[in-house]
Amino acid sequence: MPTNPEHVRVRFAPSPTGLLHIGGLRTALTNYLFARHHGGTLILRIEDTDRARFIEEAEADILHSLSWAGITVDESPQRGGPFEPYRQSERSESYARAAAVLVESGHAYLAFDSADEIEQLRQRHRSESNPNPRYDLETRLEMKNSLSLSAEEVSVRLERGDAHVVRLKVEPGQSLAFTDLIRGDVEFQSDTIDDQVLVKSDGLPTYHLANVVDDHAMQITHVIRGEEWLPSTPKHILLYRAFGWTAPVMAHLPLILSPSGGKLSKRSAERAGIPVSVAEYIKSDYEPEAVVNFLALLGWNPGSEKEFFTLEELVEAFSFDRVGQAGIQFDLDKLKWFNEHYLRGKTASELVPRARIELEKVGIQCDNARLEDVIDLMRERISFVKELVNSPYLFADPTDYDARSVSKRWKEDSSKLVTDYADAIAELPEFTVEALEEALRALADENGVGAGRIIHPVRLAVSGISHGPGLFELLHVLGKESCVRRMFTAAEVLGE
RNA sequence: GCCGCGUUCGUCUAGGGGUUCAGGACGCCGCCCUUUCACGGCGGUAACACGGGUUCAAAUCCCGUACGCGGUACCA
Repeated sequence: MPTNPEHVRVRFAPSPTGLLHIGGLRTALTNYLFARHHGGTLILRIEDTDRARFIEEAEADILHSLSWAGITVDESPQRGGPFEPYRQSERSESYARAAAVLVESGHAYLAFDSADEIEQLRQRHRSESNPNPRYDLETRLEMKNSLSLSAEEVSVRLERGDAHVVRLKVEPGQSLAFTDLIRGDVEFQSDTIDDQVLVKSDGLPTYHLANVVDDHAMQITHVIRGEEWLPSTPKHILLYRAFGWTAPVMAHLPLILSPSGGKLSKRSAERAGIPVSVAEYIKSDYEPEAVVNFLALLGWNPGSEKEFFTLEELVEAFSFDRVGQAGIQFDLDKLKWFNEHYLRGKTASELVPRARIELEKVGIQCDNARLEDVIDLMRERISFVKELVNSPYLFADPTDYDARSVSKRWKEDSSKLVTDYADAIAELPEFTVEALEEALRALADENGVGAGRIIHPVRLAVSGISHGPGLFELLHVLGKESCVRRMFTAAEVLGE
């Protein structure tokens, strides 16, 4: 068992309540980079203590998302490890034991209040100046708990099997300070925090208890998580103190904001066209390298002007010194730019399987060799692999001709020039890019017109539109028969 | 409301008291390349929230205000 305090041990601890959020992947990535940078250990712990929100498929989605991004973990429910099990639902006894210790030592107490009674407490104290009354040292004596009830009453209730929770007994006047790796010194006063529920009435622990118990048991040295956890850190500090344990070093990452400001919620993200779950990025055909690179640069900068990083390079360069503290707006354009970059860096054969999936979705047939040619033709013109299907002319004869392009490019002599060119290339001994161009320029000379006078109508004839890859490369990929056929068809359809 | 955390171009950021009338990237605009559209190259646009201090000197340090964000659950 690793007991060397110098050995970095961090954990990514998602809750299986749905598809892994892009912000969750960022947290996982940061943990990964920090662990690998220090030659440490990354643990995946599934925090499934919320039965109401539990989703069966979520764990598989988390695993799939991490592996898609190239994030490997060392200890997990699947890989096992020295601190098994790695699912909190399987560690219930240790939380129950821990809670008993706290009650025993007076750091926690039992509370029998129903949801209704708590709601009444809130209503009782709610006012303009106190919109969210707490269950805390001010109010706990008004409630039914082992602090307000007699010992007899408590044991009667317990024997009767009354539902109850365990609450943290927060003592007044304590300073709860810690040094955050990203924010520096942070201090809270115990008077401002409530008697947090540690064990729910279903017997399962809340995040706060489970998290502290497990981080200690698993010898976690650094807790790296989102800033939304910053306000609950003092509660955790209180728990570490109550147990007599040393708290891990904390690092609270700035939150990812939606472009309109505010948390990147499902709604705000969708409005901005931003995928929220990693599954959507996978489905939308993002390059994982692009997402990783982009995510790493959210709130962190390498201190140089380098912007493209492989995972290995990120591991090498990562440091908390260069993590910012302010929330970061999600910039979809920048992500797209990264995606284009990584797309261009991939070979056609690498991209073929993914392209094929997209083609199949819309029922396009195409053999591999041809598909590779198409990818080479289009790679610099698309942002995502799936955009290949937006150019159907690459796979089939155009069914119509863009009206604006026709009026701009199809002149009175186009029909003749295009068919003449079709005749010329039909005769070509070698259907090469060079020969194709030579033939066209020769034809232009013969007719005393500029090459563009033929090039544009030909493009329109074979593709139905007026923009796209270099014409001769396009013709070459399309093949002789197809080109000739398309040109004659266009001449017939568009006429004079 | 209370508690906490923030605040440099539209966005991500560099910058840690003088060498910065603030550098890079995305976006946007223009030019070049060019048969189109892209790619690429070049150039341009645009920021230290505000007010007080401290100091010879502040984007940089301190305080306050404003604004933003997070938390304020038997959710994580």
